[in-house]
Amino acid sequence: MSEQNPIFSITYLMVKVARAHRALVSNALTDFNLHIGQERLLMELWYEDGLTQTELAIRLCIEPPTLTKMLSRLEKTQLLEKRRDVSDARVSRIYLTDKGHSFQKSVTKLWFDIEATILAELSTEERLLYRRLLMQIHQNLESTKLSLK
Amino acid sequence: MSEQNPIFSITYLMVKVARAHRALVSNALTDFNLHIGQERLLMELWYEDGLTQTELAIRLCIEPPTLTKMLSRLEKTQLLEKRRDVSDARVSRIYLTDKGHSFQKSVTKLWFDIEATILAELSTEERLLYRRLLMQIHQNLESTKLSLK
DNA sequence: ATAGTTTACTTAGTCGGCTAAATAAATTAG
DNA sequence: CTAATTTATTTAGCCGACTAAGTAAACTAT
Repeated sequence: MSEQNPIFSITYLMVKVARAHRALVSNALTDFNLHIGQERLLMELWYEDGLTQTELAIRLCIEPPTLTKMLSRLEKTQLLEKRRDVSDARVSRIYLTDKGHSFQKSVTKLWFDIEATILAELSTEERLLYRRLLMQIHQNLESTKLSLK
Repeated sequence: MSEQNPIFSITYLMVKVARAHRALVSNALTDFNLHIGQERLLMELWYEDGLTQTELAIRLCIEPPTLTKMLSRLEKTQLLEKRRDVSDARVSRIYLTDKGHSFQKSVTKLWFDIEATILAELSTEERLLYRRLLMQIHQNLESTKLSLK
């Protein structure tokens, strides 16, 4: 009975968990004057600096116009800067400023602290299992995305 | 090594999965002229009609101002209507219109079709396990939310 | 060599999401 | 019984997210 109701479905629960996690991160990021979503952009640049906007949008799974806005705001707060690519004037590459680099340690710690909190009481096996399930679901999502093109 | 990098963390993967799911639902909802997020609001009303805004906001885990905007848009497209509570003039209750009710079957089918797609290749045991893990994580999130108050 | 096409990004406008502050009705306290 | 407080919702303003449409640079093909 309750299984046929969408509000008791697995994906509805998944959405609720994602939303609650998002709210927790969002709240914690206020200490850094960062807005939710910006931390993911920074994380990608901490991993690889100087990406083009197209590459960044692909890695973040966001559309180019979304990135344009985010970048202009992060540029205004001096966390990063745009530079035209030398060999292709259409391309702009994104580089972290010193300020942008300086947040890496503390924001990374924050991220893993929250991860530890919400995965508390899950055993090592359960965490591995959770990751494996997420990876399978992610693959299904990617392949259906391609099949819809 | 890679484990200390946030972009390879479990929660980063979780966020990516949630985002991909959201994009899939969002795309499918365009057939109904519905915007992502509105389907959850409708689902709650299909389950229980005539809720107050406060109660709806709690069930959706959104803030009252967010709900106000969503409601005024859904009211404009005639999917629901607001009525003042008879015993308390501060309270407004939300009721589905016939049009609002009429979407239930097709949107529910859509929701479960997408769920089936993304959970494809997961066995029954794995689905149960995934639900159990999500419930544990959700409980952790709820309790940390309370402890932060 | 130039016209047409593709690629990279931006602009405009909409919606869900949030916080801070305002409004208005109900409740409580002195 | 009135003043202070609490509760329910709205308004204003910001940000992430999207689509549609625009601009500009590079590439391709005749």
